[in-house]
Amino acid sequence: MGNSSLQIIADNISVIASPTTWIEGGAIQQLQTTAKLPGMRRVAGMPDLHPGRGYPVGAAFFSVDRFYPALIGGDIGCGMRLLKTDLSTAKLSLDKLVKRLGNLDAPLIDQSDFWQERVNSCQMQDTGFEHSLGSIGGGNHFAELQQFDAIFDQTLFASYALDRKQMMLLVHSGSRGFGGQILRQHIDQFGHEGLLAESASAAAYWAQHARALQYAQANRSLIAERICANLSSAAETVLDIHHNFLSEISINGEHGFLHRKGATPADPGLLIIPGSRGDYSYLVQALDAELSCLSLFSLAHGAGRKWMRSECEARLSKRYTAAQLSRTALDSRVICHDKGLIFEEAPEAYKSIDSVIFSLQEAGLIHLVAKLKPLVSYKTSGACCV
DNA sequence: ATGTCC
Repeated sequence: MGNSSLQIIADNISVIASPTTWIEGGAIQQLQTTAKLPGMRRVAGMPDLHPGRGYPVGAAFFSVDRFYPALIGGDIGCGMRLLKTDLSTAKLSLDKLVKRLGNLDAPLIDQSDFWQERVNSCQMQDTGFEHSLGSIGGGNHFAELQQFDAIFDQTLFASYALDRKQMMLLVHSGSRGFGGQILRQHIDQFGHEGLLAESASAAAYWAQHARALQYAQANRSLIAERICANLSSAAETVLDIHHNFLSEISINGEHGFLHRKGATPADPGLLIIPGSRGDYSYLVQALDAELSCLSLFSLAHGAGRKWMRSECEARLSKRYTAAQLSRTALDSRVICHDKGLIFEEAPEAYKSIDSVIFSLQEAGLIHLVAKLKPLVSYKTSGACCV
């Protein structure tokens, strides 16, 4: 009964992390600050917890009477989409794969009549952000081709119709500028006070939030379609799951609002928790644990940052050139022609995914299905250098 | 994170 991965910080603050998982003090501080917001009942840090802009990332927050759009952040609907391609990993050339991937940065809507029709079919004209649909964005967003490295539960693996030799595609993106605009307009009007659940402004936020979730999912879908077209591959979607979103929930008979910011919902079915570009990704199932109330029915959404973006280049540029960082310890390729970003997203800047997965496992929150290894991680072909 | 804040 692994409760050494359950840290009780206060009676309403818990963190799921083994003693060996790196949790920055500033993140705990942000968790404590957030726990004091009016109506806040419970906050839970995941093992990938790290400091964010004002509020922590890798956490879930349960409030009553009111909710806080700022806790969801600007990238409303950010999440993971995993697909199985029809490409075999048996005899693959990474060079060829990189070449075939091509450039995914330009607005998809401008690529051809076909793509314009595909983008239009998402019915996002009214958002004013149609031109961002089908491109990945910046920060920690990526698209990654992966291959299975280990299967932990053959029966479950087979039950999801997965094939050990099939190349997988993981897309991590969100609502881009559209969600950012929603948050910005909200903050301009209401600041950080949150919205009373019954108010008209709360209803307006719910409508915008729902639209941003649709946009984010459409974006991941188009990115995947674009990549598969470049690779001449068919693809089948295995999962598409948001990790930044608001939902209504009752906990211990009390109705309220569950904010997830970088927290994967511990729902039934297959889930993916990816490591950094130089690390593995884990396919897992959530376990229906007694602890679920303390973890707010959530899991980690990735490895979690260890270093601030602003310190990465200074810490790494003495050890590595940008060109060296375009290969990883797992022999995968990194397509990131943005010198700042290639340092910011270096594997060294992230926690070890094994420590995150171990924490969730020891807390009894997950069951492992399989492990994937990166082949090609795509960030951006644009910008400069390398 | 971001057609990247003034």
